[in-house]
Amino acid sequence: MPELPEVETTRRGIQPHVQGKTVTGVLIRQPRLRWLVPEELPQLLKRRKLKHIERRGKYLLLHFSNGCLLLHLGMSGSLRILPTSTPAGKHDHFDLVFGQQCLRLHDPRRFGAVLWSDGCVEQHPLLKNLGPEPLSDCFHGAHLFRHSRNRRVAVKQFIMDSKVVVGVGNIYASEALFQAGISPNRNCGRISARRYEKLALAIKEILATAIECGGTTLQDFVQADGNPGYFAQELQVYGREGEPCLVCGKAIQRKTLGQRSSYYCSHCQKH
DNA sequence: ACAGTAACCTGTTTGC
DNA sequence: TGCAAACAGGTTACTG
Repeated sequence: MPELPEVETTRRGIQPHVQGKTVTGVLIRQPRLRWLVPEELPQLLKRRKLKHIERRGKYLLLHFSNGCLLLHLGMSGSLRILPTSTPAGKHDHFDLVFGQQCLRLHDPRRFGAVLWSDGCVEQHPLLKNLGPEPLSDCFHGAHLFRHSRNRRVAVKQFIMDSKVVVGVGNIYASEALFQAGISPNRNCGRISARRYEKLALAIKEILATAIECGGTTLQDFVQADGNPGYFAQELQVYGREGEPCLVCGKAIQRKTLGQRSSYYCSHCQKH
């Protein structure tokens, strides 16, 4: 589910409700997520004030005076602000309680993560090798060009590699390649600097627009208030196999690349 | 260093 | 209707 726009939408949705608030309780109903949820979290967090929430790639970093709570939503996770009295459903695995309100993690597939980092969170093993933020100034075409030399994977897999750039998942990778007119299957090491410039701009534009729309809801993504995101209606190729290209009318193709479905228009996207 | 695959889970859709 | 297979937004860990 959540790529960068969905995680950023979540951050913006929850931050006003919990920033500056003090944790009154921590509930771990299911510790077996992608990694085991640390059982000492209640002792670590109780009576601590949440300073602020930062996003790094698809990770949410909840900063406290004694360290940082790291959250990841995996494929099917979502976070909501709910009255603490709301009965927990089957897949509601974790609650951070702030008095009458709580932050609740719902994640049917349990690919998400809840971890603790004391010390410098940027040096955490899961964060320290991440590439630049796509919406920052240090992400540009020259960066993609430089990192793609001497590599030969398909460009779609290349831009989904979090060591290259963070936050570009399966939906927005297809969308950005369509907008840039590049075939997803194209060898990343053989793409010109000029085309990478266009691709970097497409990535920035699509992610920014998706954030404005509150993310993409395909099945179960919800914002912190329970509403869906509305970028799904903007999708040009993702999930549209067999339907006409909105630019040229040719049928959208689907092809599996690196175990993931890629959608593209073979007329508009050049090899 | 790079590329490819399996693995972690559950739920829904598709096909026979 | 029933059951199995395919598929789903992510990422690490392992192999060669």
